[in-house]
Amino acid sequence: MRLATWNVNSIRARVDRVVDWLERGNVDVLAMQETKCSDEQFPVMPFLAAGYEVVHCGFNQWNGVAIASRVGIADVQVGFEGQPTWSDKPDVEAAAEARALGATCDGVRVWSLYVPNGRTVGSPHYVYKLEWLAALRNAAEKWLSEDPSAQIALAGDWNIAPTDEDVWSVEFYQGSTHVTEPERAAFNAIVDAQFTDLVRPFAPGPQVYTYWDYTQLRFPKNRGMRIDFILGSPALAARVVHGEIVREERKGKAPSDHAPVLIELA
DNA sequence: ATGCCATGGACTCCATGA
Repeated sequence: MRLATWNVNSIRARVDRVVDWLERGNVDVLAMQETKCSDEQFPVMPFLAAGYEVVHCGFNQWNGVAIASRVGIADVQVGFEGQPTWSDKPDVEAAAEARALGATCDGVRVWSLYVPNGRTVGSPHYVYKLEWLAALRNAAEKWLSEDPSAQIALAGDWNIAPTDEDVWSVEFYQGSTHVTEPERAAFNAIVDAQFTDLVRPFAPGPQVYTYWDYTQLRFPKNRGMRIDFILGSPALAARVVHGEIVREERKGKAPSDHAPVLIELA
């Protein structure tokens, strides 16, 4: 089975590219982030025509997560236990955002995750990001304790560069989110809970990234960040025979600013 | 070569992204 994650930066703007890659890449399951649409607006037909079922969680133009699969989708879960809520506006009650969607695809528990950005260090959104990651760790730890043999994939845009090697310039990101010690600690706490980076052994650094800003020729100059990961439980990690950051998909006409990240299971 | 912000939605600009 080939399983991937991809921050698509609007599925409506990119559905043809995404479905085309699913077919060319022989991808069985894709976790998507930043679909930027409501459930009603999600373009399901191109996926169905290509043989993929899709489940989606999106409320408006912000966030949005989905899972497409051609090997079945069961036990769909919107959000995880204890997922923190958020509201920007005093007149709008805080609610869980469209940032986490779980489903079982051919025996693998797949989570499509879009970790909050954090905006600026110390801001309410940054605090929310850390709380969100802590709650995810607690939920994931519980899933694994309930079934140590579970094959669980935590796949998505983590909005964290775990080490200095994962950004094109430490100086450039000094004082920014994505690289701070608390964010890295929150990420490593999930790794410590036995969810390991399944792709890194096949895509060693330095200068290996999954995201490049649209501006300043960042992609041609390979000035990016490694922030998209598939973390896997021990039983899933044992099945991995290949991993890859599909840099080709950041090229060409109207790409997402993220590349897909892919694993192959025996 | 891979090429110099994109997206969606409210409103002729703005929030968001990282």
